[in-house]
Amino acid sequence: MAQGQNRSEHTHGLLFLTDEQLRKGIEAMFFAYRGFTADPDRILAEKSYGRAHHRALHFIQRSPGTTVNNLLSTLGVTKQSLNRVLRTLIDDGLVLNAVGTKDKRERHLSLTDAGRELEQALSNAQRDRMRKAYRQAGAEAVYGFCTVLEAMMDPDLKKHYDQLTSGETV
Amino acid sequence: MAQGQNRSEHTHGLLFLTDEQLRKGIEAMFFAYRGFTADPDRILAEKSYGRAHHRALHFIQRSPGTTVNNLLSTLGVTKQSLNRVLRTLIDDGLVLNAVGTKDKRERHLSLTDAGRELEQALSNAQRDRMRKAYRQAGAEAVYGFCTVLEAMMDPDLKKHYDQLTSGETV
DNA sequence: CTTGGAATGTCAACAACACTGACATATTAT
DNA sequence: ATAATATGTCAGTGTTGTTGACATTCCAAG
Repeated sequence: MAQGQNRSEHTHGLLFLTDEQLRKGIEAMFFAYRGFTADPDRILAEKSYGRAHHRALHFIQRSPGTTVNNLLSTLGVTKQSLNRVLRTLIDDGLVLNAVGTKDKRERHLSLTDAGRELEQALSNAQRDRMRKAYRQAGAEAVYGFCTVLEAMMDPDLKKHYDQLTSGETV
Repeated sequence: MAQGQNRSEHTHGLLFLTDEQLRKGIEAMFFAYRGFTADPDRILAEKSYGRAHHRALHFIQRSPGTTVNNLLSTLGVTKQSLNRVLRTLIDDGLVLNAVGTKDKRERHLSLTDAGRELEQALSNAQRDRMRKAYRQAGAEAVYGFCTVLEAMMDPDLKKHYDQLTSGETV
């Protein structure tokens, strides 16, 4: 059903793309992103946290011991914006803020048990939807999904993505 | 490169999905969405508009003559939130607000020439990136991309998406 | 014809989350 | 000593979302 006529349309190795097909992808991104965030958002609302808290928890869990500066460039926000979020997470005992041993200017961020618990709850909700979508779409579709998304990223952001998916500890 | 080991992994017809693969998709969505909105955002910032204005312009262009209520449920925001955005667009002469001929309670929304012009500029910027990503990823990847995104949508939102992609005039 | 409900618009208050600019404080590097 | 780095914080602002309340207009059912 989903633009099946497009599966093998090549013009001398170049894809033939109508504005209609591109617009469809744009709208798909819009509607899908809403679904993508819907489940975690419900959990966050209960605890009166927001999406920014989820993002911080996610990337701290992903790179335990990361510095504020590194998290900053991954999230792509200002330090003032991140600090507001981090402050509440630290005060609420979800995130640890440890002075660096080598460079004492740096602060190394990590999750507490409570932080891991919330991060897991949020991740599980998001993964459940992702798993269903993946299963429904099939293996080849999943491969294509990731490929297009990666091609859509800004080069600078893609570096962070690649860093996360390959080497675990930064 | 992109999780190539996953291309033909089936377990009695069911995809074998590790948490790692799911998390990769989640991060891909996060980073890709940033790229997805980056180009229009730059244009919007010049005119001191926001993403909400872009969304309104897009869906009005997509369904000319649509009512406020219909736009409301497509965008999934409150009428107060939409009204703030619509007001500026109408006042700035980008959107027309016509009282319904059949039912005079309804307002039918459409773009003026200036509105179409801005919408085109925003769309072109977004389509350029999408086109590059599509070409880079290839036809099969594009097919999979849309399939997974569609499977990720909330059923209610998917209705709006399907309505837009099939029947043009609502 | 009156009444209820639907569609719309608007006012006010508020919260989340982004921004800029400025300034303070350690700490490291030169 | 001085400059640069990493971090934190204060104050102000803007966009976009929310709730709640209220008015208007109009259609439809009794």
